Amino acid sequence: MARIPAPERRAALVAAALVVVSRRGLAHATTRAIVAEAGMSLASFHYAFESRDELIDELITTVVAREQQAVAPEEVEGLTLFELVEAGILRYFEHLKADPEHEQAMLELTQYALRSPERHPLAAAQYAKYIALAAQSLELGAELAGARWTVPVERVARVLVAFTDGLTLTWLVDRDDAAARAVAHAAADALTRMADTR
Amino acid sequence: MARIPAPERRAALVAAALVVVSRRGLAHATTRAIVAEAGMSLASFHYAFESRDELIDELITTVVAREQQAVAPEEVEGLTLFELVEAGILRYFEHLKADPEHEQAMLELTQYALRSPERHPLAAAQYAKYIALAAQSLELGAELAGARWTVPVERVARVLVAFTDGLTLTWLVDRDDAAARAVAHAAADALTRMADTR
DNA sequence: ATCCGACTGGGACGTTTGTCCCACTTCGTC
DNA sequence: GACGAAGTGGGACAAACGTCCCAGTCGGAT
Repeated sequence: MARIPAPERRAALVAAALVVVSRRGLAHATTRAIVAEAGMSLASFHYAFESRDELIDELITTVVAREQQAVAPEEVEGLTLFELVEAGILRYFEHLKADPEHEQAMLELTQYALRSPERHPLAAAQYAKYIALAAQSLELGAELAGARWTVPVERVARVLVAFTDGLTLTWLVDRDDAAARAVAHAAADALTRMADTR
Repeated sequence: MARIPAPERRAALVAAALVVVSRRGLAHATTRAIVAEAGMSLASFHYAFESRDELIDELITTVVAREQQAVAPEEVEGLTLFELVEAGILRYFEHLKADPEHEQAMLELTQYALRSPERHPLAAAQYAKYIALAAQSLELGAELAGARWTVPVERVARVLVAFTDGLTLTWLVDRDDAAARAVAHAAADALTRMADTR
């Protein structure tokens, strides 16, 4: 087997773990399953990581750090704030449809983190990141539309995150695209009313 | 040990399983943990149930069947539709705050059901129930406020379920009551706009 | 060329898991 | 009171789990 320095191996294992968690769920993400996905031996696992828990913790932080601007509005002028916000949410929805298992994995990781006090901060950080990204998009949107949020943006962002979470969860269950679009529409509607549309 | 007929034992085991899942999570709900909670021996478990999976499946269906009208509006006249809807969501929120672990358990059970094709219908049924309950409340609310939904109620109900789901998830992570109330407010706002307020 | 630390493979360990077995006890029926 | 079905207890099983050990190998500095 090729010799790979420990730090790279950590990254490879984290990547493999994400694949396994996405495909089969956190419960099936055993050390052996992860190692098989990464194509290495068990010894390499425990050479790179103290324990499985350490790997999962790093998986969470890594994946959160890598989180993209999925809801960002397009940089197009001439649209209303409502149109921009709705388009942003719908873009997130397309992202969800493209890789549902990834979002499901995120959900499972959050739940996992919520289950032990020492890991709760990981979940909190995950959501803080979501909120920060949402706030960024919302500010950009307001700027593009020439509007102004009448409520602190962070507050608006929290609501947006809650709405997209709800959209994710319900769509994962019923896979009803039309219903999801209705949620997106209603959410954009509610959010826009927190702004002063000039 | 007292002799209990198998059907009663099934019920007792389901109840014990719910306690264990709520308190420690689905992953820790082993046959032994459940049996200890119920105060019986392992043999009794497999006398009442074929397998652990059968128990979990029954737990899901039982708990869904038992699901209460948590979002129902109070039967008070003279309130606007918005006030009724917001009050209903806030009442759900109080319910969530009173027993967060129960809602967390529900979430975990949904995720579990989503992970295997043959169990997916259980999750779908769970959400169908949520939607039916929500629709009922929304119709009652419209009646009390003398309003009329301009969109099919079931569609409105789906949006409501998505919003409460999002509220649940985000509150479980950050325990931010003010943010949750803001979500409730925005959600009620969005929903009310799907009605004709007379 | 040697050597030392970094890395690897395979096998093993002790636990915990779900499930099962079997001898036993209780209860309702005759 | 005998009897069979229903229910119980404790111990056992194999499989899967996380973790560890150790003999070995590679590669870069000396």
